[in-house]
Amino acid sequence: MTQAVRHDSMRARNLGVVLGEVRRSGPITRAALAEITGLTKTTVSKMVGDLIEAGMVAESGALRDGERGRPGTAVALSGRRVAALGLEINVDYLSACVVDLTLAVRLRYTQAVDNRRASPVETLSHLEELAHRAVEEARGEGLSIAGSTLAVPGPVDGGLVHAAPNLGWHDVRVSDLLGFPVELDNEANLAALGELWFGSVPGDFLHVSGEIGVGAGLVVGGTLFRGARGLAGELGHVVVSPDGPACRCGGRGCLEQYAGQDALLRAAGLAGVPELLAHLQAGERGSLEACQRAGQALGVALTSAVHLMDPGTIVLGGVFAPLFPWIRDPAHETMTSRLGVMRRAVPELTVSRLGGDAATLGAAGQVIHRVIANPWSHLATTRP
Amino acid sequence: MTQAVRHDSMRARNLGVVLGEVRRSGPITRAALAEITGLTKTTVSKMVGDLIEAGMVAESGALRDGERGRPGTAVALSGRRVAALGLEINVDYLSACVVDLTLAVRLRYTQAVDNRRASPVETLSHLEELAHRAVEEARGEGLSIAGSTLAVPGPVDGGLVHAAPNLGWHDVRVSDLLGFPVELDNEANLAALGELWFGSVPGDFLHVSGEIGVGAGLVVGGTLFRGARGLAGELGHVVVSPDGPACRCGGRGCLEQYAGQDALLRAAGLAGVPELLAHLQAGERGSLEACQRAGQALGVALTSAVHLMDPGTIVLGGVFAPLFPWIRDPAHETMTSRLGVMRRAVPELTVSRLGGDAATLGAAGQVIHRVIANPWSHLATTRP
DNA sequence: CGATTTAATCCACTTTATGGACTTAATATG
DNA sequence: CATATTAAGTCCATAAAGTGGATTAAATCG
Repeated sequence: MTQAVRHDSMRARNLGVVLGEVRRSGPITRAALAEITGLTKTTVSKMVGDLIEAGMVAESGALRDGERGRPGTAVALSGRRVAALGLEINVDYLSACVVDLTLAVRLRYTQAVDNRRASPVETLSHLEELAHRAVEEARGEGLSIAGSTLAVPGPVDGGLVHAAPNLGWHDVRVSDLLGFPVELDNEANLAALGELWFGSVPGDFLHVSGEIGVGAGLVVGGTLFRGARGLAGELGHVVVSPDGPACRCGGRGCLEQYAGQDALLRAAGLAGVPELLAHLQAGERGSLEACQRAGQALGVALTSAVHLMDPGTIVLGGVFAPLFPWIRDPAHETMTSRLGVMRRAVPELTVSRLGGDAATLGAAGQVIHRVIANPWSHLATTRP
Repeated sequence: MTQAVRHDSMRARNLGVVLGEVRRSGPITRAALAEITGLTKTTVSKMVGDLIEAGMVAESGALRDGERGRPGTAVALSGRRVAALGLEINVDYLSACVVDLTLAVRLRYTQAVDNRRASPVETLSHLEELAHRAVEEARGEGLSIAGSTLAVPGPVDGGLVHAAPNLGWHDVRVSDLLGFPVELDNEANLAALGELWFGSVPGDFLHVSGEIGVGAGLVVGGTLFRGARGLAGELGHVVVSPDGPACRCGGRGCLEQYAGQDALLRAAGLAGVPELLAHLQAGERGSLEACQRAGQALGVALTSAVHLMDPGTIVLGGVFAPLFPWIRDPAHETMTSRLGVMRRAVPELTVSRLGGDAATLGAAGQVIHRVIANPWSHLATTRP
């Protein structure tokens, strides 16, 4: 239900609107903010004052909007004070990053750990160490951490990791194990949001993150689509061929069996992605054909996805990012031939600029976006 | 962007919250409304007064909330004044209905017309006639029509019907042809909303409307998912078998080629749905097998849909409604065997109670839901 | 240098919601 | 049966927040 608006929540909401517009429209004068938001100059001035006091925006010199008249003093987001911690647990590494309010990446840590062999408690204690180091260093730079989000490779329900098969986790309650409060979310979801906020994609796309599994996050109008239970986006188990090879999910002919990292390497007869890349660059026939077949399977699955979810563009990330030159064309041709008549335009297929960092960045970005949407609570905490 | 809140829009929003709660919680006292919404009794009383004056709610006798104390006077939505017009153009009929604020269906008209042979102008003039008759009769009952929505069998963009292949329409601008203002929307979308508001399904489901084409509308959290360009939900062209029979969309092995009305009748060797039903009831082997194969194909497509969109339940409507007894099991078995390991529970497969009326009802319901979400504008119009 | 234009602030005012006091209408209790 | 208790609904003075016009500030133009 939409909540009732009271005087304080009216102010909270309008603060969010103003701060959001500052983010969207870069350095901008108070007068222009008033114009855009529909609030009066008086109101905007008061709010900008409060936001400056809270260290969220800062004046950034004069700015001429028109030709004549007094120039305005522009205000912009300030990265001096507020920041967020993004964390990620994946199969073979842990990572953390600190991002400030302007979405500038201030700190970044990655640590190679084999989490398949470690218990959840061990992994989380490693992570906690990493997080504490990041928070300490951020404090040293004068940043205050507004919150943190943790990306895990599997579906999440509240503070519970329902299942992360590649980690060997089942029903792990993370909030109990980590020594400070974190939000939890699926790695594929956060990677999509990372792409939205740190990549150069517009606000409507399907982000495909090919790892050992193949996940996807759909962003529509700048918002992540999660489905009824938060389990949407399992592109890896879309049916490519109903009588294809059996999949660990219980089905047959899932995309993962054609274009998942393991399937791809098996088809190429190789042991790792670096080798595969080397073979591809050398023009080795078997590897090229393996990629082509994977690309075609991806094209079939994406055809179904486009019909069902109508994404604006499609961004390939994860392993598909380095393999993009060899996967793009077969996938795109498959989609074009299948989608042609129904749509004016087949969604563009692009490559992620972020690669493996997308989820960690998205995790931090989510906290920042919450702060920007609701600066009121962060104003209140710094007040007497 | 979220819009800034001002004093008048605060009131507008709170009016919507109060009216929405009246709808949700049936007959309810002012005191309980205040409790739920978080507004004060004073504020709620004033608003309820305004809503009564506008004819949107009415007092409905005493109601005891607790054991002791003064009993409250309950208020509930009133169907006396405000109503909406729902319209539908389909291949072989036109229909119209008038629904009041309580979502009670007050009037219903259906007219068999072969719209394939008629030009858009002819069809729309028939429709206009039908609509005028409905509006006149509604006026006679003291209803004032707050707006109307028209369901068309094809994708829609603003006031433009992009393409309705089964009608032979291309880029028809409906707002120019009909003599009064109507909203436009896709038939599959409105059928899903009809199921939401007039059926007995909870707020998360995928509504599959099997006609000659197979469409689907996804409702998550009581909101229709439309995708980036409003083209989401084309379940009929999800790939069931990548090398299957060619489809009119340019692809191969689309669901429509297995479970569309035409494909199904062809497989059974029959000419119409009534005959097919008769044969099924008689236990005729060919028809039973045709349905089983269609159900299995539907199960495959729905497997992909569930992985991608994570619907709560799945509701089968359109032709699939009468065929449900013969289609449900093969579809559900296919889904269960394929989805089993990944999900705690496979989405339930249920049947629509509404059948062919879903879209027309959804069209009227959409107008009503807009009124309930924003009663302010309807208050203002009746004021000096 | 004064006129004009635009930015930002100041201040009296309006709108809306609040919260406690009051009235009303039931049941519970002695 | 009279009185206490409880809860619903209304009244009214007050507070919070935004409005809009006046004012001051800082540029350009002629």
